Amino acid sequence: MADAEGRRRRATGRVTLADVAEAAGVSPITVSRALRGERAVAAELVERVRAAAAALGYVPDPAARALASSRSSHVAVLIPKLSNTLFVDLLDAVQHTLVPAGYQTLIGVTHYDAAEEEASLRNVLAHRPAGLIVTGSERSPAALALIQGSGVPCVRVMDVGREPGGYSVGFSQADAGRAITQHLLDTGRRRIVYAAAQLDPRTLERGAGYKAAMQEAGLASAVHHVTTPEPSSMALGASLLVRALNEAPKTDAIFFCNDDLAQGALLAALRLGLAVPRRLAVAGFNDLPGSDQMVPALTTVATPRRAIGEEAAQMLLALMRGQPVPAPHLDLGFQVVRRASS
Amino acid sequence: MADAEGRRRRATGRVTLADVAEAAGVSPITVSRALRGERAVAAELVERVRAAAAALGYVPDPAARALASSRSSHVAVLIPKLSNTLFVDLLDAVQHTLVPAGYQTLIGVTHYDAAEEEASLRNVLAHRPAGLIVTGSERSPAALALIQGSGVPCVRVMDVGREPGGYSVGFSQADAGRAITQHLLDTGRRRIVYAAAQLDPRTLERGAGYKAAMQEAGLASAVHHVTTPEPSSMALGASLLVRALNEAPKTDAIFFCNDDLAQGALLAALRLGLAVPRRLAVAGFNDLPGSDQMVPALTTVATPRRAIGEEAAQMLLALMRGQPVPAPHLDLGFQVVRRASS
DNA sequence: CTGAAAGCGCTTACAG
DNA sequence: CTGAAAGCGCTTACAG
Repeated sequence: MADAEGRRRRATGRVTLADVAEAAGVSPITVSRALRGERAVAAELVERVRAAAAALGYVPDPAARALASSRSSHVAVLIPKLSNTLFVDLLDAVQHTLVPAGYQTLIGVTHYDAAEEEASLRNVLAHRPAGLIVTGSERSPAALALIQGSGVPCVRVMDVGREPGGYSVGFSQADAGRAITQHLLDTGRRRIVYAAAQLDPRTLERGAGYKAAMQEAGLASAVHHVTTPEPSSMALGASLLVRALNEAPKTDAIFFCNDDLAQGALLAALRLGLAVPRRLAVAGFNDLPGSDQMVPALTTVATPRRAIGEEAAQMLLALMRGQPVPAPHLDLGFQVVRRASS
Repeated sequence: MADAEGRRRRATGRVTLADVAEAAGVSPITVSRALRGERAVAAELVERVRAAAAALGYVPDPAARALASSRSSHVAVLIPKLSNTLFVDLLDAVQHTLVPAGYQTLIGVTHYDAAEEEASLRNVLAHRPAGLIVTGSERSPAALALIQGSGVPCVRVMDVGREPGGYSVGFSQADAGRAITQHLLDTGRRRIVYAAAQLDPRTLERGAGYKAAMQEAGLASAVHHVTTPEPSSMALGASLLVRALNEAPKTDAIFFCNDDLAQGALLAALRLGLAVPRRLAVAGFNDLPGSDQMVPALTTVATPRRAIGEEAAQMLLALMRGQPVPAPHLDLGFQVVRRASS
């Protein structure tokens, strides 16, 4: 079959590699190599192939490519939740650097659950992704085996890693928890409570940092946790505030594991007529949207989730291209942002 | 080549249809049909095939399936932004119903930009998705042509549609804008300002609803818009509040096109010592997280974005399976949520 | 540096 | 209701 211009067309109507090859007067394999920028193609041919591809409007078929190479142009990203701004920011940054490089993101939502992570992993791995980004270091043996067995390069995000042969981009959650607690100590607070929800591993690490700072300051006896496994929310922050003050009436500062809790607590303080920071200092974590607008503005820890997403994507890009990765474990740090609430 | 159990294995190590066929003692095509639940396979064979597939841990290869059928197991979702909770909720709901049905979501972020939408469309369409979900009805002729030319079933979300042959799930943005304005009128407000950012089509429709309500109330002369094309944020809400009061000092109510603006305005009012709702009533839109926690709690319009995502996904599922869609245009409505700010 | 052959793992017509 | 043949559009070794 031939169309008006005499080109051979398939039943699907798609312009294929073969069409480009014919137009450029070379073999399909040469087109494949030229377009992928593989070495060992004469510059003049590359030029001709590119021109022919552009003229025909050729778009490579990801499915055919995936089938032939047994590696798709997908990168799977496993995150706990989409309702948490933190992970959406991360995802956005990942997409921002991966899409221009020709990759498409596959999202797996794990809901902080090992079984769901496994199911999600099986699901995305079936698509034979070229790369994988997973959140945190907690993972079931089965999930670990799935990743290893797949041979798909994997970068871990959000915390710091050290294991040889692994790749990670993040920051020390414990150090950050310690730093914000230290800030509260530095401003004269002594009876500091750590209030946390969700209780995922990173939340617990922040709590460990808090505890370490308190102990170093000789305040081990004042260490007090107010926690709940429920998902984080502003409303929950309000109730954690009340709980903290009930359990430890002399509390003079609360460090919340996430800004939404802290924002909710700040608004609750407003309703209760509780003076912040005079009576009670409040600190949050992550510097989420709105924290700078609170009354008073919320002291928090700014976390580099966008940079984490970009760096993880870059690292994965190198791994997928078989390029060396000079620093397999990246610690991007954090920043204590002092505002009026402390 | 044969492994320990005498099965034939490919170079890739994957368990294939052929392996299952051999184990079940049928032809590959029968396995294919049995597993996809296609009619015209004897019940007994289906049983045998299922058992064999389960025993071997067979996972169909999406790439091979896509190549052979020229339709992938992807559903592409085009949304304006990931930084807007609204769209993330929508996306989450879509994934929630599509993933269990065996589809994976491909995200395209358009940044409210026609050219970016086109690029995004080209990008996702190259993956030959089985279905497509797009936001809103504004679309360049080129984008429209891409969708039509692809032959991929497409459902539009967020606003209401009517066009024959099309599919949509949403609610009337204009009616919602009119309803919340009417609520403010009903509570005695007269000098009501519409404050908006981003100025995407839906924001403009809400503004049209506001204007219609004002005109019907004989308050055409009081119609006042305070707008900016900048992206919506809490900080911007604070500055729109100030602008509104500067431009129209007698303003007694402001309807913000989105809750983040309204939340920012509420906090600014707190800082400025502006009494809400006594001096000024404030209303928002979308009922975003935190609106119920504000001081005072924010009056707003609850929008059914999760339901929209689920219904759109269900509709797409029917379309992709070639099943009839009884109601191609679904209006899911909205709800005025009266709280203390009005 | 370039190409002919084979194959990736499925499904789509076409038979029977 | 079941199957043998062909093909989807690429890339991977293997030659030269």
